[in-house]
Amino acid sequence: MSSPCLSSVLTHNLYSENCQIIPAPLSAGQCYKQISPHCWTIDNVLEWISDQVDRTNFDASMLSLALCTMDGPTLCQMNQDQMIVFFGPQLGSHLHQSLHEQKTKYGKTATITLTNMKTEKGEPRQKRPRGRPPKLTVPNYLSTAPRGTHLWEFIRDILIHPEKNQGLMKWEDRREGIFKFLKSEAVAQMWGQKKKNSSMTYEKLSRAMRYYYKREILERVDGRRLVYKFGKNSSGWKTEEIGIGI
DNA sequence: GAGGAGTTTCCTGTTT
DNA sequence: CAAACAGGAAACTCCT
Repeated sequence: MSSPCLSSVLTHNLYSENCQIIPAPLSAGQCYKQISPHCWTIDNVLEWISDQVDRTNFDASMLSLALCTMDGPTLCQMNQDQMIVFFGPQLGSHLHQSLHEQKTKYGKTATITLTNMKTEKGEPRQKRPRGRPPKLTVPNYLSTAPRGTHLWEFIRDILIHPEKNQGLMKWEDRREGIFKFLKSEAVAQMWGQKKKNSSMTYEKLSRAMRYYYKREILERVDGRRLVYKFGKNSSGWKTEEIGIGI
């Protein structure tokens, strides 16, 4: 089976707040290859994932941009298990191996883009190339989305990718958008990892969830613990929207 | 720098 | 009794 490029797949799966399809990021080449993974930007990470998807003929139709949007340092912190949770068993394992190779490459050899200069924290610092840097084409979804994915989108993306779900959450009523946390603390930890906040707990996450009631992103489900329902101001979870026939 | 959005943190009380 | 729910209040980060 041929594998569509990540950009087109992500475009297929992602919707903006008003349900319009988000344009695919423009390719900026394979800049990531000349940079240590620890120094990758979000765009570099997306380039790398896209490249690996193409290379392995992986069917990326279940990937979502929300789970791919992270910078190099965040990516480098993930272990194999976490990669599998994020990207599924097949791609997750491959990405973990590929990242390891890329890290090793920069661990052993000097590169044309890195110097031995260190920051105050002792991390390698990228040398700025001479001349005016090329204008970066920042995709709309990156420049307009405040601080990356919102919590409800993060939750939605776990739910619509069962292969990455690993029993963290489940649909109670797929058509109605009713879902349940199975491993509430584990989801909170993942959310905290995304926000670089190791002290995130379900108690704090649930407070943020309750704020969504007023904005009608979520609706109350009374009398059922750990159960929530998507509201009229949420999007991207309905079967019609994501092209799943049930 | 001001102000707003979206959380995050803490807390007290209530319900399951 | 523990865990989850509710929601006020203030702090915080990022963005315009």
